[in-house]
Amino acid sequence: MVDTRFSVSVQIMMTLAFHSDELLNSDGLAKVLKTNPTFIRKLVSNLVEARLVESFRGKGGGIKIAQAPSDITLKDIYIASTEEKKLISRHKKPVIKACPISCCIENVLDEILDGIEASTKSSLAKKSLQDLMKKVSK
Amino acid sequence: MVDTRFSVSVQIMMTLAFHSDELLNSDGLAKVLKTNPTFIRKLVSNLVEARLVESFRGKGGGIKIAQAPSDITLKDIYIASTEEKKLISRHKKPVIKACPISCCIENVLDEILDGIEASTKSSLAKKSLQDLMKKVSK
DNA sequence: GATAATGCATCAATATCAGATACATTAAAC
DNA sequence: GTTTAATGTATCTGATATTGATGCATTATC
Repeated sequence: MVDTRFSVSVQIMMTLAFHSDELLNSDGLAKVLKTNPTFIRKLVSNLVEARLVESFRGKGGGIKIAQAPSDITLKDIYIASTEEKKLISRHKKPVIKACPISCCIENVLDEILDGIEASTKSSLAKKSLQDLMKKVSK
Repeated sequence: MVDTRFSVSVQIMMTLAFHSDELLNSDGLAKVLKTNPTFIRKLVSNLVEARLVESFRGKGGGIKIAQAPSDITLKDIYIASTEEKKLISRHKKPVIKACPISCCIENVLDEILDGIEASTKSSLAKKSLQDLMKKVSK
């Protein structure tokens, strides 16, 4: 299967940006996102930790965006939603000492995959949540 | 689980580059890569299709690299090994017509994810297989 | 014709992800 | 203070993806 947390988190952030003047709850978000409240709360708690959204417990509580959409980049959402998980995985196998490639592949791959992460983040940093909101028809 | 085809393919390519003067077979590759011959053959057939390696059937057959390592970029390997599968997945859910975000999220995400693919590929295009081989100790 | 290789289809084992359930914690409303 | 309604979190389950395993067709060399 495939990890959809970033994509879902983007939709959560856009929905919160659209309703920035009210508190939404995880049930309501789950309905418009066609998913379940637990999954929403898990993702939201990551976004809270990153200070992109605020959540309030108790009766009358809910979730709202914590910064101006122009101040939130897709990089922020990406970092918050993936929890350091890499885009591409390394295969972790025992080293065959007789094989020079087997001996160095771990370092080689780490460098490649770190490079991919870096270029992805710098690309995502160029787009703000506000840029996305321009595409929402009113 | 997570897709390791790119990482494994990189190791295959490096191993073939290291032994560029001989034919290796899928059993041998499976041994040094600590995986199984079927998986190797599946990945190799993708690399053959991309003309990065050549394979020869029949007795005495095997696999060898088809281009100079300096002419092969990581982008080539990436494209060959992932078969158009995206790094990040979209969640595909029914559209809620009453929600403006739900209505546009598909287009918004496609654009974001395409951007990530593009920046990843352009970053990978800058490194050649030869660059990787410099890190192999002799 | 025997042998040894890739190519490919299919099935099994395993890992991951999202959905479901339950419950603790918290805070507002009454 | 009790009730109510929200998040936070742990755990289990089901669905799905990925890799490993097996078998066999195809192919080419000896």
